[in-house]
Amino acid sequence: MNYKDLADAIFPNITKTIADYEKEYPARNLKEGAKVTRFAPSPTGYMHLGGFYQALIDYMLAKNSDGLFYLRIEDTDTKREVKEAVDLIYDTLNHYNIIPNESEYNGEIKGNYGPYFQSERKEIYHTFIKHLIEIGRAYPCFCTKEELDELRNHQEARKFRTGYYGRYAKCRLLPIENQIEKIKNGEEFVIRFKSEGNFDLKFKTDDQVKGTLELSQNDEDFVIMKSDDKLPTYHFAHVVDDYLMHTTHVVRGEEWLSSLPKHLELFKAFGFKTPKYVHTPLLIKKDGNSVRKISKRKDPEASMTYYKDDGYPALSVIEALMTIINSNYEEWHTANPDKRFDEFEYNPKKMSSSGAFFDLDKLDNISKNIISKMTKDEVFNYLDEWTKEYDLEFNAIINKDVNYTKAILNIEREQKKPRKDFGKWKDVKPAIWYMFNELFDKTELSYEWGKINNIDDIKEILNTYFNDYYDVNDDKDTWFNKVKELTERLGYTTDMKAYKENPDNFKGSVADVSTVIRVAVTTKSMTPDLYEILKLLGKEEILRRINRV
RNA sequence: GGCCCGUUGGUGAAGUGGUUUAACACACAUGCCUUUCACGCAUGCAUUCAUGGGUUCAAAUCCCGUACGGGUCACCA
Repeated sequence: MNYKDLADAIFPNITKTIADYEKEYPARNLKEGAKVTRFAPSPTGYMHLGGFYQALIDYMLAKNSDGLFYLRIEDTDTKREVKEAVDLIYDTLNHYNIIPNESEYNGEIKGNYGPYFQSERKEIYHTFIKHLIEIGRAYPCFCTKEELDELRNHQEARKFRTGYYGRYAKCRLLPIENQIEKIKNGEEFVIRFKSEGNFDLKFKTDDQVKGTLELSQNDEDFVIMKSDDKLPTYHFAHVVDDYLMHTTHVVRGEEWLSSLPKHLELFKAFGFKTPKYVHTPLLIKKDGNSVRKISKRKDPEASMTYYKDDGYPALSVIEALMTIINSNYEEWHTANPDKRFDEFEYNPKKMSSSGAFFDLDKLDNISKNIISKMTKDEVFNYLDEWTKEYDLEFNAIINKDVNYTKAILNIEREQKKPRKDFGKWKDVKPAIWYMFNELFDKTELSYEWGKINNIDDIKEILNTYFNDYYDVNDDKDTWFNKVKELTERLGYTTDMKAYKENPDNFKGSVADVSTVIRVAVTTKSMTPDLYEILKLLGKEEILRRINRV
């Protein structure tokens, strides 16, 4: 009885060899230096900001080098799997236009290196495991959960390092005959890797972000195949898939750093070349006095749906992430305003190696700049799209008279220094609702009067202004001159300097008079340009609103 | 607890031995501009790079210790 017999007893139906798969998935035909990356989420029903951030890095690495990036669904944990999770992953990538070159969705396969679902690659993994057993580098383990718990307790009590290694790895000592017999008897087992490492020995390895690392060798006989569904663990699937799919750069969170020695030993046992690793810092968040990993339970902004729900343009989120990914992105962007974000050359070495805060203030600022540069048509289209999904009532209103809506959106837009008042589509309605009669009439109005808040003064200003001065056809200068005339006639001042120096000497200023008109028409003391608003509203509607006051 | 990683302002950070009296951006504050708000402009905001020691003519930058924070120690990824 030898390892070969053991391998056949465990995998009687596996007849393919590693060489067969190597033939099936030959080296990719890409130009020198092209990077192959992958986004490999596990479908647990949630698209985390941290996951998307890694996908972005994958995308950038591939794009920068004329390589490619693919999507691989790591669904080896059947217990945690959520059905709609894959849809969510696709929807998110589509929304941000981060489209994998290879993927598999609804049975449709794009690319020649699939399947792209790990659950569909079982036979491949078994072939590779069989090989490991044949060369004596893997073995079945029959330890029960209870035995393992006991082992851990024993180790903890003695303050030993926990784990299945060295003299604690008792199943590796089992004679092959016994192993085969137990398997024939149908006993439950997992397959463990047989480590040859020594924990007391250190080795050096390079990480693209962290630089040179000094780590202890792995000496754990970790599980590579689970007992119930015979699916591989992450450690094993990672090595096999990234080998066969010819991944050149593995981008993943730094929580993986501690299992790197396992992966490296596995690559070595197979004699495969290891990919380069890009271990990215965690996205963290300040919580009171402490700092912690951004969490999907506590932080709504950890979910990618948060940004879509609030209506942040996709590019805003991407650029905010880019500033974290490489902080020189912003500088580059101001120097190259016309270039697409993916023309930027991402450099893992320039990435901060400590955890990064994703700053929502920064996102807002970036987003306001992006929206301010859009044309009225672009703004309208985005708003139309967003309201269609999140505010149907408002969607109907803005579509009633598209040109009118666009005119509103165009106030102080399409000029050298446009307004920057929307960071997200959700901000639009609260900012311009009063421009729509439907909304104005059904809203309970509260007028934000300023310095002039006496009803008689207000009436005097409004009546005089609209009876004697206002004309829709006036141009802006004429319009404002009339406001000034009105101001002087009623005993207020147009001398803003003098007024500011000593406001108590005056009844009010042209600013206060303007405020009365502004508030009477919109109820708000802060609005965009009043001249434009009046013009858009039209005389009839203005008078109707004045009468309501 | 073991092992690993990290620590520059409110935030993202630049910086890898000497034009650093620490860049740039966000946030914040003040002022200017201005019919409001926003925009724009100007100014301010770390005398100091967690901390102690060492190397050096010279350290945020190199070395050692300490503290603090994080990650990881599953048949989860």
